[in-house]
Amino acid sequence: MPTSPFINRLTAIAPLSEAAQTQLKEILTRQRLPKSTVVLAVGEVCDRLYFIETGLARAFYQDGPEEITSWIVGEDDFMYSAYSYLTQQPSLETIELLEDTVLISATRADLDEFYGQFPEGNLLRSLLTEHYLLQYDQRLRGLQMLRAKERVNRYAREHPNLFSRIPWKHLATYLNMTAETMSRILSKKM
Amino acid sequence: MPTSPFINRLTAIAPLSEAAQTQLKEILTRQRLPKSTVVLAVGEVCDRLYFIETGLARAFYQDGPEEITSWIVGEDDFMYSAYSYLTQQPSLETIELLEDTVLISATRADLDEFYGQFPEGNLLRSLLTEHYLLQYDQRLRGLQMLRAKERVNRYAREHPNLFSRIPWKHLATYLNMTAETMSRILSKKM
DNA sequence: GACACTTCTTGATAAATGTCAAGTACTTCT
DNA sequence: AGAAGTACTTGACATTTATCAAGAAGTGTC
Repeated sequence: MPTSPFINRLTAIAPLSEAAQTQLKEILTRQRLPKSTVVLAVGEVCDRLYFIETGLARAFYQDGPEEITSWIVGEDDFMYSAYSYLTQQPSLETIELLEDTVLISATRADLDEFYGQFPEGNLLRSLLTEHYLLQYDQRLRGLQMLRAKERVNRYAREHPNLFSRIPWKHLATYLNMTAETMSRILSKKM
Repeated sequence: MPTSPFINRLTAIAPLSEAAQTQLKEILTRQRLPKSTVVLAVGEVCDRLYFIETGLARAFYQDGPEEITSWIVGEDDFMYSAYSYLTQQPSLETIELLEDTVLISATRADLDEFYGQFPEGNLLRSLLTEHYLLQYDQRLRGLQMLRAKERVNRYAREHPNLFSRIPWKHLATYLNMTAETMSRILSKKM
């Protein structure tokens, strides 16, 4: 039986025993979903941890008529609405797919049970959260220390693969600027 | 024997058995330190988790001649340099005390051992990271969705206790604006 | 292939915020 | 108390970035 990419990625974060891997496989769901699918809507509770096998997704807040992208995730990475998943409160953000995507997911209930069942499970839970935390930390530092142009350049440098696939208007709000500003930066007029 | 405020706060996050509490007490250090003490310097590895019993602390990045405050913590809360603590790489930020402070801390090595030793330890580790993550999440949302004035007003509303004690020039950079902008907002000239 | 729709570009202008500079009020230190 | 440093205020001006508007280019659909 082939190992799931989800599990491969997890074992790169924390080693998992054979028994744990087998158990984990039981609780995973794999779906092929088309572009524009809304995976999580505002008001729903995020009760799943998602993993993108192939494809692209983003989370965004609706701010009046504006959509403000809060998170972007490509293949081989995890995604959830942190606030809603961790607190089990209704989500303030929407998660939608930006490409046809193969999504692997597990419910929070199943994962919590799994975490408690294996000693390495709890460690995994911690490491996953820490993985997310480090991304927030870096992102916040970027917003505090860099100008719009530098934020764009850094993103392009660090995520060359995603950069070309994300509609710029979404990347713009993710990097805390308007689509017009981003367009001017990229056409070297700023 | 009186319970440490550190442990009180932890048990509010995750229940700890008597045995775990006793063990935890063994690894805690309590220090009374004067204002302006540098708790963690740039280049050092953050190998302790801190807890502020009384007092006030901040973390900041040096950006040329500018200091950019990245985190502010008052009594009854935890603090570390997330990047350095989690990756054990040299810290890019400084942690300093803004008031005379009673600091409780434990080394990462001792904590990791503690986490592994008790089933609730690992859960605690996760919950602590999640606690931090939720703060990052909220802060990032504030930066993305609010204007300078609204960020100040929200901070004043949500942290009335800290607000009056933090030198405004530090709070300003924490909220991603200059000291002058903050001054004008607070004197109602904006 | 033509239509509709969305994304991107570009320009003119405005608003928010930053920079520089000078002065005042507070603290802290001795 | 006086000196020295630090925090805050205020004004004039600069810069960055946003807003509004219109059009061009690209994409998906039937």
